[in-house]
Amino acid sequence: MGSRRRKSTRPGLTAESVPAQPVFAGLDELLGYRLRRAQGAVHREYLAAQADLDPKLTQKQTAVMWLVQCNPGVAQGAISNMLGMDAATMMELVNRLVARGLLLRKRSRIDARRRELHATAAGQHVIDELRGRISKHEARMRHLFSATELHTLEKLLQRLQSLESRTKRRSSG
Amino acid sequence: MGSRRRKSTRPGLTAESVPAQPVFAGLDELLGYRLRRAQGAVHREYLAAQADLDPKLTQKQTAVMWLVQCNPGVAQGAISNMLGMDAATMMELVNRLVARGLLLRKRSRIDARRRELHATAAGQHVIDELRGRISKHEARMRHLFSATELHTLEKLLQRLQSLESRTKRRSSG
DNA sequence: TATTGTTATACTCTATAACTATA
DNA sequence: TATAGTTATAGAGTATAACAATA
Repeated sequence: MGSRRRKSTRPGLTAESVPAQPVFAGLDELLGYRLRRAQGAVHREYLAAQADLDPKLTQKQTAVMWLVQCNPGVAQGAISNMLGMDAATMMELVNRLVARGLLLRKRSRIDARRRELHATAAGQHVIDELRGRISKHEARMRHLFSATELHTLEKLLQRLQSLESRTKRRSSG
Repeated sequence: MGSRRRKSTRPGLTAESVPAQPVFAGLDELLGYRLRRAQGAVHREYLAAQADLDPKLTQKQTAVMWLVQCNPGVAQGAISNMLGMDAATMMELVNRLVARGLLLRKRSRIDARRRELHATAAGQHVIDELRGRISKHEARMRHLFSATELHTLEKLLQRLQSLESRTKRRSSG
């Protein structure tokens, strides 16, 4: 970046040892690629923000815990609908959170097909602690943009998500 | 969507059978959440665009095949650097592509530590076929935006990705 | 000693199909 | 019959640590 020299001066590498400086050849101009890289970077930043916590949660696990805490007794299927997840994927995820003692699964007394989800005391504690981390994490991202840019970004991301809502089922969130 | 009625009229559900209409409670205002949902939607759209193809590739596998095709003999480590991937993750991914007969791994004659990656004939064919799908997939996304919005979106995604470049190593793409 | 790649291990996410229980 | 959840199975991405081969 910025050097005008033509001669290759990378340490340990002679000109003949490398076919050429590898190129992206347009890959980095694809929206899908850019989006994936951004998402990866943000997720890693999110995980790093919890480095010192013991029960760490991924973005997805956090979303589930968040929704259960705000909707105690919510049906498992309602969560997977809200988050656009497959029922089997949701099952796996909840199984892990139950195994870790963060969630409880109870049979509904009104409709026995349903499983109500509740956060355990430990689960409550985790999500409460996480809220602070999330605030700071969000702030770090938001500081990269002006208010106008932020508004635009949110609008555009929502529009990208709508790609899916067209061919598949409706899910507002 | 659009109904002004207050009475719950959802089929099969009485008012008492549901604690309340589940709410996002701010989750859907988080940038991290919006980004993840957008990325998931776009990736599913990408996979759907290959539904009729036999060797299907994920976004990540596509990125690797793309780079190898454009940089024949590129070192495995160079690819993982360009894509911001862990070496072990890259190893796994390449193993699968080799097993599927799409990539070849050859020891470099110049530096025996290196493994040069080459696309097989089958691999060439797959990525050639995929380019058309990618073009259409990209077009479907780009049609959601104006030229100005597109430019902004790309800029903002790149800025989000830079969150990572700060704490970790530099990777231009 | 530093670099490149490899293996083992562990956890997570995604999805399809077939299935059970209940309404 | 339709809905909610479950299980088995398969494939894929992520990362850490320990290690081998080579420079």
